[in-house]
Amino acid sequence: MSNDGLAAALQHLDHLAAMPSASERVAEVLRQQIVGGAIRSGTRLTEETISARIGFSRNTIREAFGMLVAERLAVREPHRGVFVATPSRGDIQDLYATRQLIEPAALEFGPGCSPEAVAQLRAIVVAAREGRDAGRPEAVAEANQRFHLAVARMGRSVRADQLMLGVLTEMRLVFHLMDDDRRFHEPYLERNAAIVDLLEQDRRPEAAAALREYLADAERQLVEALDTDWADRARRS
Amino acid sequence: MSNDGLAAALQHLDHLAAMPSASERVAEVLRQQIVGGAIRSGTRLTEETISARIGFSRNTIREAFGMLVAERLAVREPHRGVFVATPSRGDIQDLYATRQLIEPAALEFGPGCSPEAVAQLRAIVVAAREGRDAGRPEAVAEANQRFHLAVARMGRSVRADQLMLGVLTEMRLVFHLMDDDRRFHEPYLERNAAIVDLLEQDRRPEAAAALREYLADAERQLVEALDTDWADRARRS
DNA sequence: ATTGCCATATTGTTCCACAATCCTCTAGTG
DNA sequence: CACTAGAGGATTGTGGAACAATATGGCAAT
Repeated sequence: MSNDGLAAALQHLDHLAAMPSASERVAEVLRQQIVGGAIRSGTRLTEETISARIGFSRNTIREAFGMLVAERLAVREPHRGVFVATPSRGDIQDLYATRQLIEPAALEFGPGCSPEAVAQLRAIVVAAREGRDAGRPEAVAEANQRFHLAVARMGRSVRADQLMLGVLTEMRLVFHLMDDDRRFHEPYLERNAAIVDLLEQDRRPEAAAALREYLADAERQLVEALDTDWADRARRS
Repeated sequence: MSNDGLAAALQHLDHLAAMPSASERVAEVLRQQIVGGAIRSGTRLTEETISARIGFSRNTIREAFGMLVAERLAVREPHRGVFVATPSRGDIQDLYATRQLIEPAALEFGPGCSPEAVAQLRAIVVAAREGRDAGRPEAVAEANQRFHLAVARMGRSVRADQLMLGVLTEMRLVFHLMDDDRRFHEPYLERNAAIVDLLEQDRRPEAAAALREYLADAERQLVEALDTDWADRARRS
């Protein structure tokens, strides 16, 4: 207790040296494959197969599966296995209900809505525009995710942040369900910009209201797009 | 596809027959002991000890530990073990930041704020008053938890609900930190009642504002109480 | 087409082993 | 006396094998 400073410094080194456990590394690999689209929704993840493929024991794989299930990226069906989650319409509605609850509240009442935070939002919008003009829709999507995460962070609650991170990660799964997910975010770029405009004028309630409409429109468009996709798929089979 | 009704009914039976896995049962036992105060904050949970005590293998215990850690009821220190969480001041502030973000938003904008939902809140307040008048502060605390969970449910988001359930569970850990946690909730009972009054008059913005003040006061009182507790404990040692 | 049954595969769980890491205690050193 | 170094013991992290419980799919019988 004599010198907290040294302890803090060592803690820092600790953090640098912190090697994630095997199960966390396995979970991270699978996570990337899932949200990156390399493993499609509905795919069965067999313990032995994964174990053989990436060289960790079944025990470790099971632990990793547990994490993915806890994050809702996968679903466990008892005695059947774990499958990459396929978000249902209900899931999408719930995801947007969560966002409707948290994001506008963070905008309007979040204690972290500082000028620096607004400037960061502005920077993200600028980056998104560059991505759009450069013909890189992936950059636009990524910027959009960063934007909404930054909005949530204005609530200054790590627990809510974590929830929002999980929600936005699940959203990536949703986008992979669509036949054409590349240009989905483009129309919303300028609406993000409008929200930043309002924030720069300290009109937080209006910004929150704009975000609420934004989210409702996005949900509508997403559900409609997926309905036609689902109809197509049903017709094909 | 000929009869969804039957399928739904079978799904229901499935659910009734669903026996939780061993690790979930172990986690549930430990959860109850922790939030009930039988295992105090900071206690080390040794894999072998627990394994021997409740008769499941170390592997299963480890899985259960993972769940508790994911719920923040326990903390894992690599190569040292898992310990029952002891919420810090930062944790308390974060818990209340989360509540400030979600609960008032659910009150003001939640699509689940139906007359029935308000009536349920009213019933909870009545039950809390009975508990208070019967000299059962535990009943008051439990009703208070139910109240705020019901508020959150107005957001109609199972993901946010789950977060709030976790937050309220963590709050129980916080209360166990106090020397006197029995009568903490009593002063807030009538403020809950006032919020229900406003809701019954469809004055949702005012109800949300009242809840925001409520939460800020509760946080202040809690941090102060714990500060003196911490000071006492430091002085004693 | 539906039912009943059996073979097979996968999961859920246990048990054991062992390396890696942390804690404690002792002995030595200045 | 304070402090460092290191040995010893305990616990976790991970691997691997085994087995029971359960789901799947095919085949036969009605």
